Amino acid sequence: MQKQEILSKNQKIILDLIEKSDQPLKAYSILFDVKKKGINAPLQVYRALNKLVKIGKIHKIESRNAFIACKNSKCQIAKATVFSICESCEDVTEIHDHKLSEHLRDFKDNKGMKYNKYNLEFFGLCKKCI
Amino acid sequence: MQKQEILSKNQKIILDLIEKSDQPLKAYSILFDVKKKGINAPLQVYRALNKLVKIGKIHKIESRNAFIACKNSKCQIAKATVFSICESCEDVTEIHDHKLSEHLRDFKDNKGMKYNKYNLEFFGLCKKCI
DNA sequence: TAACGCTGTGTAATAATATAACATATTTAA
DNA sequence: TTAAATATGTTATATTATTACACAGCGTTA
Ligand SMILES: [Zn+2]
Ligand SMILES: [Zn+2]
Ligand SMILES: [Zn+2]
Ligand SMILES: [Zn+2]
Repeated sequence: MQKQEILSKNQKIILDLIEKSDQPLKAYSILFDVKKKGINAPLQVYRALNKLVKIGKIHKIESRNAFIACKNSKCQIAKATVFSICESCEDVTEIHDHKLSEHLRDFKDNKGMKYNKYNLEFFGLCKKCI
Repeated sequence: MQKQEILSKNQKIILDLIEKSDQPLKAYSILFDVKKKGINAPLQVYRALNKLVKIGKIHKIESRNAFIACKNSKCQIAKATVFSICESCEDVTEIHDHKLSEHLRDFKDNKGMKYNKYNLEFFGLCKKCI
């Protein structure tokens, strides 16, 4: 079982917005949208985003500087993420592939490094854009 | 065989600098270093960086907004990159693992997406930092 | 030769992304 | 009930990256 995190006011507002979008949102577009709810400054947004990433409610798409909700209620980890990104329409999908996860979890380099996290981004063209 | 790209003056200066560092460099730190060579503006740096990424001479570490030289003279592709990143000392190493590459190359999602590129970043603690 | 496309350069201005620093409030735990 | 941890609000600033414009050099080709 996962620890049930209790979210603060700002965290709830921002998570709510991100969950309503099925595509990644950028910090300043979030800021624009939550101004009507009384969140006025970038830092308020970034603080909430950082927390939400930390507890696995959202993920950051590093190559896009954007944030997407995690749909996988079971895992709730920010530690092992895989995304596919369409370079034409910018559609992003989180991938949960058991075999791939196993492979990545078990990966060992030859330098004795201890991993606790990874992020994998696939780029290409989605079915609509081919 | 790879096409031998002929680099321009600015591209050479900046590749040279990045190749001399075994760790990723940030764009504005590069800018600072190449001012003595007559490169004065961010855009001159970013233009060279973009080209060097495109031809596979360097890679961008997305989670760090930094650029590292590709040591793998044989591949010279910007299309399949794997890095390990120490979250304590920020040491970055490019990983070339045949089995992992195969696995990633062959990965198919269930949405019919056609991939032409991926980037994988492992995070953890290196031997020195454990 | 002249016209064109392509790539690169130089410069100024600005956009987009993210954090530092400070003061205060609220919740949690010893 | 005091202390620690977490969250808030605000201002200012740092960092990362692009737009827009003018022009130079090179190879193709009409
Ligand atoms: Zn997820
Ligand atoms: Zn698409
Ligand atoms: Zn490489
Ligand atoms: Zn380290």
